[in-house]
Amino acid sequence: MADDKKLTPRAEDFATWYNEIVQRSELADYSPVKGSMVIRPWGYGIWENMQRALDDMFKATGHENAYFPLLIPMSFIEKEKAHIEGFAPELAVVTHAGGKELEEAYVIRPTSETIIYSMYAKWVQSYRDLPILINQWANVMRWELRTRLFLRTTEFLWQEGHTAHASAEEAEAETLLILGLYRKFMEEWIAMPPLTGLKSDSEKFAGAVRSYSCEALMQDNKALQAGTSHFLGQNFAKQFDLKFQSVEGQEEYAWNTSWGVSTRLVGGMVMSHGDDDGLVVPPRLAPAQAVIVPILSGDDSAPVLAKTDEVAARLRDLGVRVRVDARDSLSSGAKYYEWERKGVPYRIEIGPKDLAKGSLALVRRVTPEGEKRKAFVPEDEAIAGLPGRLDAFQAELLDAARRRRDDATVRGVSSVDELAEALDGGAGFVYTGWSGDAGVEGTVKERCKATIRCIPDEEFRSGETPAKCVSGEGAAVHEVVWARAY
RNA sequence: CGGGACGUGGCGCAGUCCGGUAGCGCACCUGCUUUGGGAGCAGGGGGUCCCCGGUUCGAAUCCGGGCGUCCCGACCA
Repeated sequence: MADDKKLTPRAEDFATWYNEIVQRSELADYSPVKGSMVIRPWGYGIWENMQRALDDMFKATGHENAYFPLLIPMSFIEKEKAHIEGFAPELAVVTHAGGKELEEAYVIRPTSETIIYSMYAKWVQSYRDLPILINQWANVMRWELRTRLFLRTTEFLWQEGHTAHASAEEAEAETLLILGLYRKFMEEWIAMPPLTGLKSDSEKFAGAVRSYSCEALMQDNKALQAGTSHFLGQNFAKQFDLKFQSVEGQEEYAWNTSWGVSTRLVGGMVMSHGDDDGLVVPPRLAPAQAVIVPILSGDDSAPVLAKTDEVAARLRDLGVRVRVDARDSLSSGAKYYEWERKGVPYRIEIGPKDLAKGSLALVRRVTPEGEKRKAFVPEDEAIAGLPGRLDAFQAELLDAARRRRDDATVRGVSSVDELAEALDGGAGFVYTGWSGDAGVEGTVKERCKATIRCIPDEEFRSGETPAKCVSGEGAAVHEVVWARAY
């Protein structure tokens, strides 16, 4: 008899564990469309909370939302040389519509730089029209050869910010502002502390001058590129004639940035915090932060249900997102397992014994070190204290993730042999010197299956910059971080 | 796109080698008893065996061709 109640443990097969958790915690399901998934209410609720937090951050820094078309004329995509080279293999193209073949094919957007900057060109005449700080929430499509739920799907949801500025300095500052904002969001909301830094030329966005990224480390010690912010220079402005007249009366091309995070973040959350019992959703992202399970006992369940509703209402007044699970078709134990698998941060049990004692049973999704799983807390204290407990849980998840990342980090590696050994030994992020030669990246990738995740920002660098390139040839120009990646 | 595995009620699987009325566990429905860590008993419903074609009196099973999913790789803002 197959025991399908337990998940495949992470240590046994991380990829299988991930697929099971996504489906069995009802985040998403496979759809009839190859490579595309259905995001179910529990997963979409998490995404909505992510959206809300990010959107607030964008608005607070002067950005506005707008919406541009799904379809982009093929000729637009072809204008920027590096851009088309980067995206051509993964484009889905609409060639027929209205029963006829189209004169010019449309591309289903893989990203919207081209159509957005073509519009900015219409809207900008003067430096007084700048900056333009627009974001859009949208779906995009990239025909990837191999897809994975949330991490790489043919169609995915994201936000893409596109800005235009009068100077390179201002655009660069915008790029870094957003990078920092992404980092803050990942830390404070997903409890997923990323490294930030600059992408090497071979890893940067097709069409960018410089790409910055947030790189998070998953529990299997593989890196996940969780967000990117690109300084586009004048590459797109020149192709789309995005010009303005400066204070001095000169005609100049605008400077652009673009930046995005996607539903991939949900996958990052899963692989940052999930355990062998299921998902663990950080309280700030959880569609339900607490679930109340009334313990029903035949005859007199009415007082228990009344107390359940009362406690739920009091918690909602405190701003806690509460769900009540009063289904009588399942035993309490079955409900516990279900909500644990879905990662609800706190469970509250209310039964006849609690009514008698005036207490509630609190169970945290992850029991703190050295504590009993169930805490019987006087009712008023339990209710008033729950927001604080949720905050503490959120903070502990971040601490644990940061510790895990730092424990898996190896610094001062000085040869490719040593790099391979570290990675084979289970290291996550490995720091070495790098000459800046793209050939070294190719060699290491072949040998170690790892890539340069980024040239880390100053605070992540080692105290002492390595003197030599990891290849053994040439001086190090940068310290870089290597990892096997998703 | 290369290598490997798989495709049988909603889910997990057996049956395939060796062709002969499609099975098991879970889930689901009804009733009763239950309910503080995956409830019990009784009764019941549900399957073009991924698709197309071939062989055969007869195909889940054999043969050919597709399609899909997963894993590894290549590719990948």
